Amino acid sequence: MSSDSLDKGYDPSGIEEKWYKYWVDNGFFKANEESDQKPYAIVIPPPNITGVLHMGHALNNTVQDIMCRHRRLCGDNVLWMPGTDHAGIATQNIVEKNLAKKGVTRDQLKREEFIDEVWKWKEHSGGAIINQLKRLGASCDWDRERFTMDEGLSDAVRKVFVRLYKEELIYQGLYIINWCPRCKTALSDLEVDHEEQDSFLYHIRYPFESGEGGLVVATTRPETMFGDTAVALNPNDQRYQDLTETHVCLPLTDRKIPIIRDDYVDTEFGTGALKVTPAHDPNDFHLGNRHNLESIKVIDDDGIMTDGAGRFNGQERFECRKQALEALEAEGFLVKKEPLKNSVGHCYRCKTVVEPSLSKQWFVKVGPLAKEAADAVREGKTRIIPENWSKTYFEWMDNIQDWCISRQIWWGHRIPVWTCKDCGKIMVEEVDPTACDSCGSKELVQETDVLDTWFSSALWPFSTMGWPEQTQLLKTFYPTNALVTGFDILFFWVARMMMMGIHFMDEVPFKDVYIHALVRDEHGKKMSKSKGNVIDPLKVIDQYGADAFRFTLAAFAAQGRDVKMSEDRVEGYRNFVNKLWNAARFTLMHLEKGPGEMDVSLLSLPEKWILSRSKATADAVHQSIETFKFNEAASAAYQFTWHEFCDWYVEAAKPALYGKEGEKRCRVVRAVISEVLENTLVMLHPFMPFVTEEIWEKLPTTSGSVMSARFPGIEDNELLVRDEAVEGDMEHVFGVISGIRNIRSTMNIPPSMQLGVSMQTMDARERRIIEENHAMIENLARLDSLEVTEPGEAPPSSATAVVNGTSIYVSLMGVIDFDKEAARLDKEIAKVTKELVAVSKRLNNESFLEKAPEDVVEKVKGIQQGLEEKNDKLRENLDRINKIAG
RNA sequence: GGGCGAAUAACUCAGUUGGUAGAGUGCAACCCUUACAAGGUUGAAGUCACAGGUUCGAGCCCUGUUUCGCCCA
Repeated sequence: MSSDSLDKGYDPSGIEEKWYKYWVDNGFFKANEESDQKPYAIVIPPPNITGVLHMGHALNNTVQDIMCRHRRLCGDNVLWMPGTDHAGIATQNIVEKNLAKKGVTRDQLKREEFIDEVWKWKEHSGGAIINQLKRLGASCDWDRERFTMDEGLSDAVRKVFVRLYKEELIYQGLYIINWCPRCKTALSDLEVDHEEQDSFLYHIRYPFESGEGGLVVATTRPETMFGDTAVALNPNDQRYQDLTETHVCLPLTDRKIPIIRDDYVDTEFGTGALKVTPAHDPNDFHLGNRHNLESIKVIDDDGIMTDGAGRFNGQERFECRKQALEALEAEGFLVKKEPLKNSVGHCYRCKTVVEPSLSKQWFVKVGPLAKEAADAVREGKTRIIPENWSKTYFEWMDNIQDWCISRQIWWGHRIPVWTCKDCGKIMVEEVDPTACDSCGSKELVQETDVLDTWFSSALWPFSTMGWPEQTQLLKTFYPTNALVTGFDILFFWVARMMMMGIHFMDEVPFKDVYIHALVRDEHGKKMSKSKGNVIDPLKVIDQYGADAFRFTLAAFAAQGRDVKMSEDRVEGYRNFVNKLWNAARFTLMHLEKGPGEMDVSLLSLPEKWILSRSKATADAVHQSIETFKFNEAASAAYQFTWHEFCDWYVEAAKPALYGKEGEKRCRVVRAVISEVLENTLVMLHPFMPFVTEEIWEKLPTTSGSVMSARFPGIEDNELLVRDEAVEGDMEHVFGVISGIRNIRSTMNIPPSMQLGVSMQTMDARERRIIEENHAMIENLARLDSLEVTEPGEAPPSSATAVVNGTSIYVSLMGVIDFDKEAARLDKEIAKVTKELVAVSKRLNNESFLEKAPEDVVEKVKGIQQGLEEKNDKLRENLDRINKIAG
């Protein structure tokens, strides 16, 4: 496709796939562990193999891709390690559901057969998200893609388990844990979502042994009463000070339970009498331990009442609640029922109400690990960005509970613990043992539980790089440079990676943790299927292109603030992509006349200016990406591209490009415009990889991929130098042109009408600038004549603007509307007067003159002088107009 | 109950050691000027949530209040 047939509008379809394939095929995403180049590594937060790309993933991976692509452009050896996690419970749920459609339960299959089914599912439909990440443009090193159930990662899991066990940091114990009766597994505390919900607080009378009176307990969960083994009172509670009874009868049963006293009881809540159910409530469990109470499990693993519930045996737990309440009411034990909002735990995978339950499980003793992990952040070995999150991190680390790691499911890393059937010896081994190392028996039984998925993801930064082998990859890339994630998995994942990384690698897993916000809908509401406000990233990409979508995410990703996404916003940035495309189209059109030729002596102000701005912008973009300020980087690039390069420079360059300034100037300007366009493409590439590559290829001045280019400004380039004097001069030219345009617009002068303008200034610099750039001013303000003089008589029948020290007179012989011009000047004067009042107020304040720093005072004085001059000139002109009109 | 964050133009948001408020979208007017109407030019629009305080000076720092959101218990 030749450049003159470049389409008028940018259409991303087809182009994105083409370049993605090109990059992959040519190894542009590959890291090199043997290289001496500066390494830069990021490990991806592994999405679930069950997952599909949502807005959160899109933001997360766009940010990582921006960082990685930027670093490659800086010449670093970048490793972006991709992969997925096996998502034990979620995956098992899906496969079970699929089996259920065929009328098969997992228990009808053998464990091995079931796991085969899961692998089959994984091969067939798992990991769809990986291809979706590719649509987004993610430049991961796909050849290194890992999965938490891979052989290598499984070895790492085993080694870690065995070592922690031998260090007594893993133990098995009978504790109260969170049980999901639907998934039929234990959950860690973190895997329980607490939701506020409307419930009732039931007041139930437990009669005294003697038969007279009784204690009224208050509970939201009457069905657990069958597991009560005491009623607790606060020893300081005046209401029960004189109570001599020692036992109460448990209604609906024939059991008697003791009355105990413990400070834990909250005298404010309910009646101050607390029913104690050690087997079904975490607080009661600890209370029970202190008082040596019996624990009676009355709800089984399916959420069904056990025979401990007497006649309610076999009922589902919530049905039992209903039935028990009816019975209590019928028998006169239910004293009252009041509405109450309370927080109820739900399984984070299936939303079933979690049952706290006494159970034998495996735990990690996290205290010592957490301390090191917290210290690493305190000592600055790892930075959390934005810094505020470190407080949340410390809060959790300092109050951490042991981590329940065993799950009663089949899909996952099976716990490497064997018990000898003959002698009861327990073996914890990296390699499956064949015989008991104590009695030699071959009758060994392996623990049936698997490990929490997060146990394996905790090892991700080093297990993916080949640990426990001492690989070259680890040597080159560990610790990684940055981890990019949402705050929702700060505890689940980041904290645990910190613990494991420090413990097993003796080094933090990453130097920076960048926490980004959530993506919400345009009104700031969390996206959810039930609300119907979910925007599918893939549909957005289909409609607007990945580049526009990525740029939108980046532009709104301000630190510490949620990203509010709406298609309108993406459309706005789609227009930006198109703008860039057309700037390139324009440039290409001119490059067809032949390549540019640089000659520094022939550069005029706009060329020097755009080169200076190009350098300033590149620096700003670079700096902002390095400091995780993606919105600032995006807006600096946007502002420059659209409003400096396209709006001003391209327009200013047209006469030269169309040959009106001679062949030499034409060549020089071609050289400048292609240089600036190239720089712009490179600095935009991290945000918009596809369109920048497409344009890069079309440019006759470039070769290879934009991915092999160097970020502008990081290598010496005599053309790319910031020159603030040049920028100041150009500002004056802009002011003059805008002043004339304003007059044209407010006086309703058609654009086709050429104007005559004279300018007067005493300022030699301003005069020089105008004279040197008169052609540009004439062109951009559409003038047929422009003269610059010393201040003198104002031309008659003209409208006036004042810019810095320059008075501009737009000659409007015969067309001037004096009323309109007077109104226009009035407005200008009002504006200036308002500013002048504010400035003068400050300068008339003696304390200000005395106490403010000198440079500030000088600056304000300068402003005042400028405003006064402007004011005077405007008034003079207003008088003149009034005189002529009057 | 503990913690974190937000409140700035009609909307969505920026705002770097305090020096007197900006952008995008939207809105209004004009314009098919040979890169782009997915465009150009010009313009209107703000008691920076409220109340105190520190300071010559506060959107920014301090204290309190209100409203909203999130996390933990």
